[in-house]
Amino acid sequence: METFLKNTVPVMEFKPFRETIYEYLRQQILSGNLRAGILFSDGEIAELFKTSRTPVREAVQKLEAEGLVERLPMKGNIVKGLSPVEIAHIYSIRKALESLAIRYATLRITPEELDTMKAILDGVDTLLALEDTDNLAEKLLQPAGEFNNVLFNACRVPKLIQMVWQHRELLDRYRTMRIVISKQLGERFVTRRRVYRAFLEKDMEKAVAAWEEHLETSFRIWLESSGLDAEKARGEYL
Amino acid sequence: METFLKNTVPVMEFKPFRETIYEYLRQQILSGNLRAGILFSDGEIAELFKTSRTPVREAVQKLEAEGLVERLPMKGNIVKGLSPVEIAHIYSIRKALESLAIRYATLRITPEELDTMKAILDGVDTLLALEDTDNLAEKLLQPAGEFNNVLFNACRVPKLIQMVWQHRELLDRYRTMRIVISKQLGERFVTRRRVYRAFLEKDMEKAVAAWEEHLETSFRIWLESSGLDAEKARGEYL
DNA sequence: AAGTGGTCTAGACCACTGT
DNA sequence: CAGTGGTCTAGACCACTTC
Repeated sequence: METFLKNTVPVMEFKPFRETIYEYLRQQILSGNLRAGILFSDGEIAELFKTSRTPVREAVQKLEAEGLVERLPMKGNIVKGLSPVEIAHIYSIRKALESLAIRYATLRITPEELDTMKAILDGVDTLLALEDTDNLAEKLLQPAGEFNNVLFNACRVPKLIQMVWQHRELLDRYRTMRIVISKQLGERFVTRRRVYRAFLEKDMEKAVAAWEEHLETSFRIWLESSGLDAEKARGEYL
Repeated sequence: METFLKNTVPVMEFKPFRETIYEYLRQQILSGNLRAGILFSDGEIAELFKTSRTPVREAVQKLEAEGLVERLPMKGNIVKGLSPVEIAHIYSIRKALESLAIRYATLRITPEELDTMKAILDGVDTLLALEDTDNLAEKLLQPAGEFNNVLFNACRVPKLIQMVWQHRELLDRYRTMRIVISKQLGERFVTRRRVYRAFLEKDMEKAVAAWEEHLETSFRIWLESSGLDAEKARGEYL
């Protein structure tokens, strides 16, 4: 019967244009390719994709809802920038959300997930032992991301996972953040090891404490890397 | 000069149809008029407003982003319901966000705002003294809302304020929540008085503690009002 | 006055549903 | 296989900006 093919071949999903456009713009912004302050119009993007403006509008509205783009009346769309004060606020919100995620994760993480974490941490150790300092930062970025993935997924609260990543993305796209990350290089995996150990011991408060210190350090380094302009944001982090 | 009128009369803002439609649907959902599980199609709403489907689509997409509506492929739009487990999760997220807001507010609330709070609390006291128990719940709803408004605004973190209200709305639309509120009648203003006093003393931890207890009580009452079906959500609240 | 942005309309087209 | 939902197109229209 000819239904065989139809049923076994993976469904060729039709991806709406707005999705493609959304992902493209989002990727451009998060990669830092489209920097904060850059203006673009719906028509411009529509032309780029050889489509009409409706799907572009919808993609941009979604980005607006996520806080990555601002729609200025009669000006166009602008890649949204964050003031130092807003960055401090986002750090605080991240602390609140990620602490909660870690509390859940302490209770719910599986032995398999703990093994994965250990594997990632050991991998990093051998990498560090090589003393091959050529773009070390780049090389550590991937295991750090994988670790975080396991970590936050372990909380088993879909809504919370989504909120956590959304707020991390708001900050990660900044050039300054890459400086912060490279300055925190070693420390980042010390923290992750502490979290891992706390998970082993099922010690919620220890895990949270490690993570909060990590965020605190990250904020402090960002503050120091950002010069006097950012000083007024110091008191905005709680 | 004829620019006088043009410059002094408030600008007659053109409100996009999608805004009107969005606000209408949102209000219908939050008021409980459109209950969870109800299906509706874009075309249906377009007809209701005598417009085309495009603005309706955009309004519905916004509601989807906020989690009030789900778009089921080839079925239509459905008013999204929350499982007991999801409700527990939202309570936890609320605790994280609202605690942070209260921490900020403790530091930043102005004497004027404290006066407003006191006025609201005193108003409630005289209301309670009357012992006029006719739909007392209804009458206390408004001052409670006003108090919360002052409270959360005092944190001065726009993003946080928006997140707090968004998550409160996710729960408030449920019928069960009204039962919870009426069962908590007296206790609600006891809590608010505690928060107010903590603000006077600039005691952050006391304010947070009061609020967290309040949320905890609210969750417990909801659990008890919701029968056996909700029991599995007990361990989901952190 | 010309140009651009923002919104909406009307309708085409295809995929999927259900009888 | 008719019906409905989901998406996109092409273009109209008006408000605002800019020259």
